[in-house]
Amino acid sequence: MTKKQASPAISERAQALLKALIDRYIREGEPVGSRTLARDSGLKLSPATVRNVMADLEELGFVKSPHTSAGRVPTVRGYRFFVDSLLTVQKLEESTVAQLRSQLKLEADPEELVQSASNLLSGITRMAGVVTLPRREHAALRRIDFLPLSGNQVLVIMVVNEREVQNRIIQTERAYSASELEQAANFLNAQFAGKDITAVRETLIADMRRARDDMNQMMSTAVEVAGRLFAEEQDENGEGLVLAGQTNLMEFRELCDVEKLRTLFEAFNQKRDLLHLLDQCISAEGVQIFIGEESGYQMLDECSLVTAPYRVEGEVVGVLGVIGPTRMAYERVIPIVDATARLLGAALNPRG
Amino acid sequence: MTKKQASPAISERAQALLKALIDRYIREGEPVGSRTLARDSGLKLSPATVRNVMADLEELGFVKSPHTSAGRVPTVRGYRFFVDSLLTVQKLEESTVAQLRSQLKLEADPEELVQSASNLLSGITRMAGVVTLPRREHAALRRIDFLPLSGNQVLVIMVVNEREVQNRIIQTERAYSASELEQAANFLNAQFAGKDITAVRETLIADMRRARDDMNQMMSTAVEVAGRLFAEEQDENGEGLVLAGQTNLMEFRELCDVEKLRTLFEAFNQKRDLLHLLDQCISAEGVQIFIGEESGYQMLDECSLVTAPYRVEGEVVGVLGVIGPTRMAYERVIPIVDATARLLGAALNPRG
DNA sequence: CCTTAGCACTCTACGCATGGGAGTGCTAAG
DNA sequence: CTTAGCACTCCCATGCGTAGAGTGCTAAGG
Repeated sequence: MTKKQASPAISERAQALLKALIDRYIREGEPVGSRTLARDSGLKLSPATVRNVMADLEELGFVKSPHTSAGRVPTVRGYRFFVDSLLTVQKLEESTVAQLRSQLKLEADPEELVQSASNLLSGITRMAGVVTLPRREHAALRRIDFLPLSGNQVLVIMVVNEREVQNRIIQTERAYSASELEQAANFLNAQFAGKDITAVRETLIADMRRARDDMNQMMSTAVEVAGRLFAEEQDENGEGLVLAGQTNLMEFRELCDVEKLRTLFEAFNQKRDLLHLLDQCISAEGVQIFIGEESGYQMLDECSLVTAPYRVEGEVVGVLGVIGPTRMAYERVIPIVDATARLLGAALNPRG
Repeated sequence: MTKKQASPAISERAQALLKALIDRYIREGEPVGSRTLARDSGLKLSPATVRNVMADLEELGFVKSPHTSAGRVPTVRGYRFFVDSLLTVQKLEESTVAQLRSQLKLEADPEELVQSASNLLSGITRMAGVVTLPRREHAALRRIDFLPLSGNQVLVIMVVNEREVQNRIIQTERAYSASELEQAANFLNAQFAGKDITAVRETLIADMRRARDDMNQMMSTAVEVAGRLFAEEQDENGEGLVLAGQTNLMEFRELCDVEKLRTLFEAFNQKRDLLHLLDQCISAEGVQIFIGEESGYQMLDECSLVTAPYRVEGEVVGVLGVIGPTRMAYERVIPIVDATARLLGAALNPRG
């Protein structure tokens, strides 16, 4: 009540017409005129009346005409109002749910799961799917191993959260022997196995400061090597995001301009910006929608993004969503994104 | 001498004109007419004479005109003859070599190296780069570890070739305890560390058969688990291929048709077919070129593929290349692909 | 016999005008 | 407030005419 008066004075009838217009436009993709709308809306109104209403809606910025004598198309603002207030979300068909459930096989490792979730999203919606890799703030270290390589390099293998393996090659100040590294690994495993990874990092950093002078060789090795690994762990400036079905977007009339496609696909390749955008959704409770320019990223100019965070054990660990043209069937896409988020969360649950 | 008479009777002059035509067409991208060609070729010929020669070349299938009164463009056959017999490969500029050398930093792990090689190829040629992951027939097993998961699953971590980490979750017949798995791993590490991975596989399969009846528990575990891992190792039906710069292809006039782009990008997403195609090049000695339909894959209809295998310690372990429009500057691309293959091979050398 | 000039012919691309169709805004009447 | 009527605007498909480029052919010249 306090907040929803935002849109100034838009009558029931105008809303109904706006909804009819957007529904129609989403289906057909062409500007819709007063005659069509009068027939379509169900309301018993003449085209002339509809025209009057349209003039109002245009003034308010909900619709616009591409040129003097075309019908009206929704503006971003129109879509916004539509998804916020007018939309009646469809229930998912049984077959869709079944498809989702069956394709998200429980026994896969996280990366595979995320991959198939992305495929599913793109397959079912016929648009582009996007899923961030799960990133748990509270990740339990299960095992860490070091292997010496040539040239002062060390191969670090870390198992977290029961089933995620991370490995990295790091450059060290000096060469370490296999036994030194083994000792270090044993120490870390004994000390920290099962502990939260951020806690481990903090402990190690603290130790590092404290131990400057009287540090035995083993601790020094462990701290240096593991500390560096954790440091690198932080900045995921690239991967961490699985896309699928980008080519589906080429099907849409409104995106068929090569220039648009180019910027869009370049954005997909970068991943950076997309990841940032998705990170913003991680705090939202449920499904969130960015329409066209709302995202702030102009690469998604004529696109919308429908996202939902997904949870493991109640904790939000990632975001998934669908990218498609602004003119998309929101009432169908929203429940799909929502359901997929739930199912992916469930599938990632370590209880297996 | 025995083989090169293949093309029936094509005079020196005709060859010179064909070369001039293709050079020009590659530069300008438009059908080239007799007047232009007469000026361009360096030969002192009138347009009329050139027209006569063109008629011959057209009869032989080296060129064709898009319509009655346009100039001529090369056919696939024309390109083929061009790259086989007419091409004078440019030497690489110093700056390009420097760029290649500096970007392929030696300390990276193989996956990163392959990624940056692909980026380099696409960046320098302004087309799409593609690199297969190195796959050594003779890969030394360095270490193997098993970790029990819930639900009869086992996490297998394997280090091969000093610095490549592979991990996989496998489903087992029954649950194994941590200590069982540790024993199995210890056994395998003791027995097989440093051994060639195919040899390990064969030994294990043999053992499996022989030991059916009097097999102690440990061996059984090891054989089952590791055997399954190696089995899955075989079919890389998907990944194993790193692409870069696909969007560069949108720049080219001849590919700017959305339908073409769609099939092309779908092919990129599949990766399967592309991988097969590249696998065929692995046996070639040096640079190999597929022009248009020659590849046998129609997705590369108006594209060419320039590839070269790369070696580690004398053994061919992968293929890299460039995908671009048929109308590409072969004399520039070929040495780039060649050099990149050499440098990538060198960078992958385990001597670090 | 090969080369060249000349010429008629063909095809594309472009600019321009034309007409139909769709849809609007406005006005005046119900 | 709603509606019918009407003039107006704009897009778009179509057709036409022209300019330009380039060819093939023929006949003359080396």
